[in-house]
Amino acid sequence: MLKSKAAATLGEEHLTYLSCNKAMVGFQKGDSIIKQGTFSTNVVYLRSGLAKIHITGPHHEQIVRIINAPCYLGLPTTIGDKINQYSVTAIDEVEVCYIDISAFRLLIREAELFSFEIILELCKNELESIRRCANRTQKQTRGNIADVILEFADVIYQSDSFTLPISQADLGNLVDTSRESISRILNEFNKDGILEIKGKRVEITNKKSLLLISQNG
Amino acid sequence: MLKSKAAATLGEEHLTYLSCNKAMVGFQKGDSIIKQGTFSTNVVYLRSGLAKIHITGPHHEQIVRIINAPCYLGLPTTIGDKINQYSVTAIDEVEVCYIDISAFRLLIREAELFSFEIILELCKNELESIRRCANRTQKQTRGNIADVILEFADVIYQSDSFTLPISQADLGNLVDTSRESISRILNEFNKDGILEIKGKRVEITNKKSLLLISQNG
DNA sequence: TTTATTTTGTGACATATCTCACATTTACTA
DNA sequence: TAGTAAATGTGAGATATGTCACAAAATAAA
Repeated sequence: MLKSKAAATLGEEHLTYLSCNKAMVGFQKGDSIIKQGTFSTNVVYLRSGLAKIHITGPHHEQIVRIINAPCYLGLPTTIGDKINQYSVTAIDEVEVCYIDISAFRLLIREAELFSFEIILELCKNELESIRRCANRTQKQTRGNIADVILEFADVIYQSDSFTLPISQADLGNLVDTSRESISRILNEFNKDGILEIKGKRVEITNKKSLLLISQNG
Repeated sequence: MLKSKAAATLGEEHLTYLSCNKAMVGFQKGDSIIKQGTFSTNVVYLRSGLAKIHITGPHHEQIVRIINAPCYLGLPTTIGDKINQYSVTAIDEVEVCYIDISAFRLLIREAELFSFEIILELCKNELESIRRCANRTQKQTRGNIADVILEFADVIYQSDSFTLPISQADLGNLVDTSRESISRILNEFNKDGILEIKGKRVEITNKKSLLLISQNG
């Protein structure tokens, strides 16, 4: 069983309690895991796979970030609000645990260490989202695209060659540019020998340059 | 005594413990409350006054948001990391409680309700920062400026006339534009009868328009 | 008050990027 | 395997803002 760091702190009793109050579900690419605006009655634990967090902004639906397992999802909404404040959609095959929210709260109340791990995860998320925002607004498109590529390579796939799991339109949405700019700049990187692109297959051939662009972009 | 929502849940014993492990400090405009890159040994509780959270981005120092009392500061860093991940600077006269971090952790461990309130605050912060980011990147300058003005009026000063606590340069930094654009657009709002500006004094004279600009900008 | 420093106003020009338009390729689906 | 839909490539022109350069106020310091 793929336990979360938080769940790993639980004693036997709490663990059985947890497994009695959760449901495992599988999702296909494109399936909605959490839908903004609906009531949330569960905390979601992403066991495996990739998903995108997106939120309806003033003008259009925006992808906030791509996340990969393992991690909790919808914590802020489920605990703070009653209504989901953002959507989460699978972009891969995904396995998920729905944990009943009152059960989750009980764990938070009764299990100190569990609760502390959750606090840690929330802290990390907040810092991360602040940093992301500062980066994205300061850099220009080229730098942001380099960032995303590097994130796929280093964080998500942990390999310098991988298959892009989303379309260029989505990439544009994620880094806040138009689809066309993504296309142009990706091809530019290709010509400059920084990436080698074949369809959705990407290989980083000059990581130093890519890092430079990410920093100075 | 100005208790936080979290502290309000504490029993007598824990409360005394808390007050034994904290120090009250006053700050003047411009004073640094938390400094990015330094070790953090305290959680900060902002009792009164205004402060700005800022972070060093890839190109320049960026103001992330303006915060007003009462709220906790530096929670994510203090709990998650050892090193402060952002700076906080007073932009007002400010009163602050430094709470020793190990004392704070003990409270989180021992006092369920306290810990839950902290989790709630963290959740709110994360959602807020996601929403902010999506807004800022989707709207254009006019809309973002309208947003900040509205935030000052509705959230911070709770009055439609107030004195801007920061310079136009800082405003620009906050909404990710140049100082010049702030100046131009503020004057435009003035001419259009949306704001009445005298020096740093601002009065919202046509809130409907301002709201429209905020939504459509 | 006088002087120095910070803040604000405003024009002219450069430019990164968006939009629109259409061609082309790739991926589904029946 | 054909036929349709989705995703990508690429040019040309429009545009919101940034940048630079000073002038004018406003504030702080002496």
